[in-house]
Amino acid sequence: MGIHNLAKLIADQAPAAIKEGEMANYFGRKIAIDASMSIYQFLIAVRQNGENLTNDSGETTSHLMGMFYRTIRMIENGIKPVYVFDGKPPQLKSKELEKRLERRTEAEAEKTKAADAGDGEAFDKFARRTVKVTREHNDDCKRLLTLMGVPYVDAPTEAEAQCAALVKQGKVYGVGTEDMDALTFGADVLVRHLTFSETRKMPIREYSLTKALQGLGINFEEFTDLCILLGCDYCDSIKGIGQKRALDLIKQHRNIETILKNIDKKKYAVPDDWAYEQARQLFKVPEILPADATDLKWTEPDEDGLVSYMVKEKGFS
DNA sequence: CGTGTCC
DNA sequence: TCCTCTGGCGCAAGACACG
DNA sequence: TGCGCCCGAGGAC
Repeated sequence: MGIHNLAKLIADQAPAAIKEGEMANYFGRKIAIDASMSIYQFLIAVRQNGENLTNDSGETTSHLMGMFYRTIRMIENGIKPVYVFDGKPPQLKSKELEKRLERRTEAEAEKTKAADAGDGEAFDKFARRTVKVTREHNDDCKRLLTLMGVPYVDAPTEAEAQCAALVKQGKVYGVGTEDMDALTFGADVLVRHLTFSETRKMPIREYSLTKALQGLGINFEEFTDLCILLGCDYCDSIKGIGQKRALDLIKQHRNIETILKNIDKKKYAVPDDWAYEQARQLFKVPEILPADATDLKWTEPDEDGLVSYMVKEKGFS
C-alpha cells in the first residue's frame, strides 16, 4: 500500500510541507476518508481472544463498532466526514492483489495449525493476516452511515483516487488517511493520524502537496515519476534506488525515460517489461466520478433507526 | 498509564 | 571513508472506561 | 502487513 518512504522523504527534504496540529483545527472541515481501509483496520484491531466481536447470531460487529465511535468523535469535533468505498481495482494492481490473496491463504493454513495446537498467540497473529473486507462489511457500514446522516461515495476504482478527486473538485478540504498515495493522486491536502491523536500521543500531521513540490523543487509530473521510483502498488521499482537517489535522478533528468537513458543498467537493473508508463497514467488520469455525480449532504442522524439497527439487529447495548 | 471490555 | 540502500527483527495495527 | 530501528554490504566520492 502507498508509496514507499514518501512520508520520510517529505519529512527530510521538504519539512515545510508538514504542519502539525490538533483535531480542533479541523472544526467545520469536510474530510474524505477511505472506508475500505478503515474497515480493514477495524477488523484487524478490534478483537477479543483472537476473534472479531460478534453479535448473538455470530455476525461480525468489529467494523461497525470502530466506524460508529470514530465517526461520532469526528462529528463531535465538528468534522464532516465523507466515506469513500473501493470499486473494482485497476488491472495493473492484479499482481499485487494475487500476492495478498496468496498470503491470506497461507495465513489461513497457519491459523488452523495454531488452533489445532492450541496456540492462542499464534492463532491471533495469523487470524489478523486472514482479514479481508467483504461486501457485507461494506454494506453494513453504508447502512450505518446512512442512519448517522453521513454521506458516502462509491468509487469506480481506487478509493484514494476518488478521495483525491473530491479535494480537487473542491468538495472537501482534504483526505484523512495514512496512505501517502493520496498525494500522488493529486490531493493537495492529506491529513494523517486524524483520529488517533487524542488517544495516542501522536500529533495530527497535515501534508501539503503544493508545499511538498516547492520543497522538493519539482513539479507534479516529476512527482508522479518520483513516486513510481520510490515504489507503488502498480509496478516494480529499481533495486538500489531509494529516496535519495530517486529524488536526485528526478531533479537531474526530470522523467523516467531520461533517467533510463542515463543510468548504468548494470548497476541498476530495470525490471522486465516495466509498467511505469501505465502506472503513471493511473496516477495522472484515474477513473473517478465527475463532480456532478456526487452530492455530499450531512444530515441529522436517524436515532430511532440507529437504535433499531445497532441494538436490535446487531446486538449493541 | 496499563488493563480489560465492547459484541 | 561516507552515503545509501537492503534486510533483519520486533511490534502494533480501535476506542473507551476504569482504577 | 507496514513501519521504525539498527546494522552490514556495496557503490559513491
